[in-house]
This record gives sequence, structure tokens and C-alpha cells, in this order.
Amino acid sequence: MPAITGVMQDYLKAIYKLQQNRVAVSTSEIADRLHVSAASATNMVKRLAHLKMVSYAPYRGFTLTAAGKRTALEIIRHHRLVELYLARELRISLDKVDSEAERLEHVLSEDVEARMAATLGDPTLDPHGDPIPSINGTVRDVRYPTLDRLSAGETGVVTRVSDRSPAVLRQLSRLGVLPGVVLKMLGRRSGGCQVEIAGRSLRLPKAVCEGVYIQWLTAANS
Amino acid sequence: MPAITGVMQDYLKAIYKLQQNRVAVSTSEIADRLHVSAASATNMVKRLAHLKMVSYAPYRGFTLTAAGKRTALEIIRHHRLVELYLARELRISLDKVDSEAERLEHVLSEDVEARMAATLGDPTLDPHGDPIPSINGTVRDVRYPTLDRLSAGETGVVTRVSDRSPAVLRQLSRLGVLPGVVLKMLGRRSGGCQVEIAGRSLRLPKAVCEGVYIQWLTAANS
DNA sequence: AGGTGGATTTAGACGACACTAAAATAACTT
DNA sequence: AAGTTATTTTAGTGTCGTCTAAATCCACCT
Repeated sequence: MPAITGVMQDYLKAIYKLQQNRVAVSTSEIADRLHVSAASATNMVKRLAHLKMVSYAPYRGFTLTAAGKRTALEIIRHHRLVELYLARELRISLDKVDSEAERLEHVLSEDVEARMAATLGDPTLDPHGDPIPSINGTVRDVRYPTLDRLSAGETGVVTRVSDRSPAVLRQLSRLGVLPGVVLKMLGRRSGGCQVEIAGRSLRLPKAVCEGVYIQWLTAANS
Repeated sequence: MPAITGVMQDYLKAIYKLQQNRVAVSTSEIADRLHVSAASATNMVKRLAHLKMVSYAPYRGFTLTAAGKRTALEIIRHHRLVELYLARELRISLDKVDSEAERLEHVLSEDVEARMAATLGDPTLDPHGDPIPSINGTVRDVRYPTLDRLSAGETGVVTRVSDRSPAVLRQLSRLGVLPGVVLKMLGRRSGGCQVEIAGRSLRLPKAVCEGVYIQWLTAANS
């Protein structure tokens, strides 16, 4: 039985994330996610099935086994811990920490992980607001609505910002739209939306709005 | 022209270190150093030659080109910077930082490197006392004599401790024999040596003595 | 100069991952 | 039920880096 490679870790992580809602994940989904061909994905899934990391029924999709989920969470923990460490301790800008962590997550020893976690005070959220799985493999993953769902006049607090697009993240960072920040929806125009934040009125393009997750603070009439 | 891989970086680093004194390096030397077969070494050296990283004359050994040396120093800089960072900022024990850095050195971005260097105050020595190459690829590498060379009664300051053996390093660390520490040679017995350090008399086994490099402070009669 | 021992290189394979092109299967449509 | 289409899998390749076994070369010795 071969060892779990860095590439396998990437697959497991991707499957875990895609599996969040759905029951099973399809070949083309991970292929897309990881920018590889469908053939490559099939190939790897078969190898992971052989390692008992996923259960796989040809043409039917696949799911993580308990072992696969455990491994995925371990690597996600690494990823998010590193992101927070880079942002907080090394002052790396928010739009860069994801790609940095993407490489570091695979070579982080338990030793260094533990020291980072201790330095950061055993944090539970990464700088994007995503939950950091605990050492024993548990996550409390709350799904927040995106900013779009806020009606004009309502107030919300930013809980998460998507880490998918560095460009969007750069804008959010520049505008100060980060987890913990309170904002008020003023209205929507042509896809984007107008919000008030710290007394200033900002116009956020559609792509940016979709990358912001919030929690309601007050309804329109409060 | 393929990119320089992590494995290639390891080879370049090894060649650089072996080349310190000698003119050319032999196949079996890197093979030994990297724990690979001679065939693997030949194979890789040919690939590196193709990339103009080493100049290679079959059966005659090889040397780093300017580009190869530059790359080697860059990765050595990464390595030593990470070692110092792990030791100082994350309090990782000295005998572990080398193996940790061995993996991290390959995935360190210039960005993170710069932030680490800044945090550490642009250091010039790693925790073992080895010089950290500058960003522009220069090193001031002083070769110190080992502790054995000190005669009874002479005093010296520890300048470097070898990072080759974690076991030796663990002992040195425990005994407080680290760069900057002043010690006095009391005498030699059966391979090892007896030294006085901070008022206490210690017996160091042969293997440990050979891992300590010093600079003379006083001659025996001073 | 001839031979021999040790180092080096070649030859041939293998595993991990990727790819393209072709075949197979599922699923939808009529 | 049959055919079309989209997805998935298989087949065949290529690269990186490793290995063992066999061939080759160099240097030294007599």
C-alpha cells in the first residue's frame, strides 16, 4: 500500500469540499476543480479507492470514506492554520495566503502545526472566516447566505469572504469588507450592490457581492 | 526546457556543499550524500547539465555553473532562514529544524521569505551558526576548526555546531554547547574531550566533539 | 603495455501523474 | 424501444525520478 501523496491530498480536499451538500461527487466535478482532465481524475479516484480513501462505483460517482474524510480534514486544518499564521504573524496580504498555504499544507509537520496553533491561541476561524477543523477532526461549518440576500435597509455582519478569487479578495481587503465588519444594504443596481460600511457608501460589483457571506443583524424595520 | 524541480534543488544544494573545497564533484559523492544510487545521480546530473545548471564531463565529475550556484544559494538561503525562523519564532527544538526546513525550503515563496527575513531582522547566521546567503547570492563562509584542535588550557567560543546528526545536536542543545558559548578545553581522554563551560566541567564524546566548531579566544598561557 | 579493480554510465523497468483519443455507459428524447 | 448525447472509462504515451544489472571506462600496478 503506497503512501498518501501531496496530489492525493489535493484530491481528497477537493472531494470533501464538493461533497458538502451533495451525496456523491462526479468525475467531471473534481476534474474541473483541480484543472485536470477527466481521465486523470478517474485514474486518481481509482487509486484512492484502492487505498480505501473513497468508495467508488464506476460511472456512479464516489464519496469519501471515514479515513478519507479524516485525511481531508487534517489537510484543511493545515491549510487554514497556515493561512491565519501567514496573515497574522507574517503580515502576508489576504489575497495571497490561500496560494501560499496551498503549497505549505503538504509539508507541515504535526510539530510545526502544533506550535503555530499554540502561537495563534488555538484559533477556530481562518482569515477568510472559514472554520479551522480541530485536531481530532471535527468542524462546525455554518453556511451563511451571500450579501445578495440582504434586503435594502437591512444590516448584517460579514462572516466570511470567499477565497476563490484573489482579485475579488484584493478588492474586499482594500475596501475593508472583512469578517467581523458590519454593513448595511442600501440597494441593488445592475447586478452589484450599494452598501454602507463604517459610515461610507460603497458600490460593490456583482462578482464581489457574491464573495461576501453575512449574518443578519437587524431587519429593515429595526 | 523543463523547470527546476524540488529534487533538482536538492541535488544542486548537495553539489554546492560538496564543491566547497574540491574543484569537481564525483557521481558517487552526491549519490552517497542524497542516499540514491550512482545511476540515479548520473541521470540527474545529465538533466542538470542539459539545463545549464552544472557543467559535466562524463567520467570526469561536474561543477556548478553560475546559474547553478545561484540556484543553490537561493535554496540554502531558504533553508537557513526557515531554520532560524522555526527555532526563534516557533520555538522548534534545534535538532528538528533541519529536517523541517528540508521540506519547507522548496515551497517558500519570495514573498514569505522576505517577510521572515524582515521579522528576524535580516539575520546572517542560522541557529547552527551557518551563514545565511544574502538575497543577491553572496555568502561569507568561514571555516572554523573543530573543538578537537583546542589544546588543554585554551579557551574558545563556539561558532558553529554541525547539523548533520540530530542525536548529536540534541546532546549539544541539552548541554548548552551552542554558538556563542565560551568554553575551555581541559583535556582529552579516549577520543572525547573534557571541557569547562559556564563553570561546569563536561565530558563530550568523540562524535559530539567533532560536531563543534570554535574560534580561539585565548592561548593556553593567557 | 597489459590487466585488473573500482567508479561511472547505459540499459531496461517501475510507480506516480499527467495528457489525448477512442470506446463504453448512462440518461434523455422521441 | 431505439437512438442521440454527454459523461465516464479505457488505452496508449510522456515525463520525472527512482532502481538493479550489465557494460564501459579510467587509473593504477606490475
